[in-house]
Amino acid sequence: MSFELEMLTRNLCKRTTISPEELSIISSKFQRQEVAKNQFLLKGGRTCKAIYYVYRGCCKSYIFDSLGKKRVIMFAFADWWITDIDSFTNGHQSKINIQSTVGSILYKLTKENFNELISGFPSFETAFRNMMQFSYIREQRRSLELITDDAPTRYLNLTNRYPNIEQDASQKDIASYLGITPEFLSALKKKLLKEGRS
Amino acid sequence: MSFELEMLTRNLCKRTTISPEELSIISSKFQRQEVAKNQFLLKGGRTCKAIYYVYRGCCKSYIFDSLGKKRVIMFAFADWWITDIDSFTNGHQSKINIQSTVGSILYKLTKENFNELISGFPSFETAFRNMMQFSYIREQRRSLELITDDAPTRYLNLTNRYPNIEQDASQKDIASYLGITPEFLSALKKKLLKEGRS
DNA sequence: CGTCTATTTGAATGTACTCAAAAGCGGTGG
DNA sequence: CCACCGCTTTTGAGTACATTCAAATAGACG
Repeated sequence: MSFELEMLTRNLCKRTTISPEELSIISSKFQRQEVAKNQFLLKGGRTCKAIYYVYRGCCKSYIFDSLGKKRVIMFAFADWWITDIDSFTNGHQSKINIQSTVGSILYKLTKENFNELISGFPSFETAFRNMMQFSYIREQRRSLELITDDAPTRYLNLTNRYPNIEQDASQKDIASYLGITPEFLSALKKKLLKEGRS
Repeated sequence: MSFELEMLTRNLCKRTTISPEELSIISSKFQRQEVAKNQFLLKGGRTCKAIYYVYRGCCKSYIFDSLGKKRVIMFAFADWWITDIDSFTNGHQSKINIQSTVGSILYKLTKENFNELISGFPSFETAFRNMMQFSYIREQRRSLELITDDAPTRYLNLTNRYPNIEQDASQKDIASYLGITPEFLSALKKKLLKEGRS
């Protein structure tokens, strides 16, 4: 098994145990994909038909609000997963766009293959449930920060948690994710620098 | 099976199929519990040892921020589930408090019983995974609203989505959940009333 | 090199917060 | 049954954080 697939399977095994035999079948269902910066994995209006594992690089998902402004829902860094879970699960047409923010190496699991794995391997369901749980916990923390912390604090939390984010994502997208304007993030960074808290 | 338990099992079956035999074993693992207003289901500092199904009433989970202010993480209305999923899953001590906001009827699933069900019934794992997925989607929507919408919009979204929330929760807690001060929510409601948009 | 987009800068504005105080409301004990 | 206590909600003035808009500068990409 390639080193890349080994990273993927190690990710699956993080919070559960899966036998080597199962892992080799499971990992055979993924398709490797190299994508250029800004390439779309999902466009709003379509139905989301795959889950992506980010081996290298970074992707973002976002939506356009009622005023047509881009709102970043999440970033997926290396060793993360990304999809529109709502559209993927329920077959709705998606409102979400997913796009690489830099050149990236992805592993794609189509809905058909996903369904096979879910019904064939209870251990895969467990792994997937754990992903959902962690995503939920992460998102809960994000909401909590949004209602609790001011913008500088949220920015510092984010950059501490994901030190490479400024390489992987534009300031505009980071501002969107933080829920502030790019202008204000710019001013805020300048102020933090002057105070030596960057 | 009691009518109350039937609501519970119907909830489990919402997004998957479970046989009647399995359902009767699964539901036998829950303990019925009547709780008074403001009773604690979990106190910060303890480890969360159960998941609760709210048959009737309402519960809230919250945390105290670095300034000692109460921050409401979620409400669980009738036919919802509530726990500290992080503490419950990983055995950490919890930072979260869970409390009924009104007199409520709950069904409690202890960690031991949960583990039995998860390992014994793949269909229960599927149901639980679906709960996690929906919680994740709900929380993602909350984050998105927090970065996209202003306070009046968030308030109207919330009250439209959960029309009974004002019976079940204090204005103070609703304000906390929305990420605004109670004073501002009060002013905001007055303004909406005058404009006839309540 | 030129074009397009991202980032920076600054002034004016608005949304939401803090603080303080008054009014309302529910529960409890005399 | 009512009076009191504690907590929630309301009100208002002053303030702070973050936005909008406009324009200049910098960077990326063909």
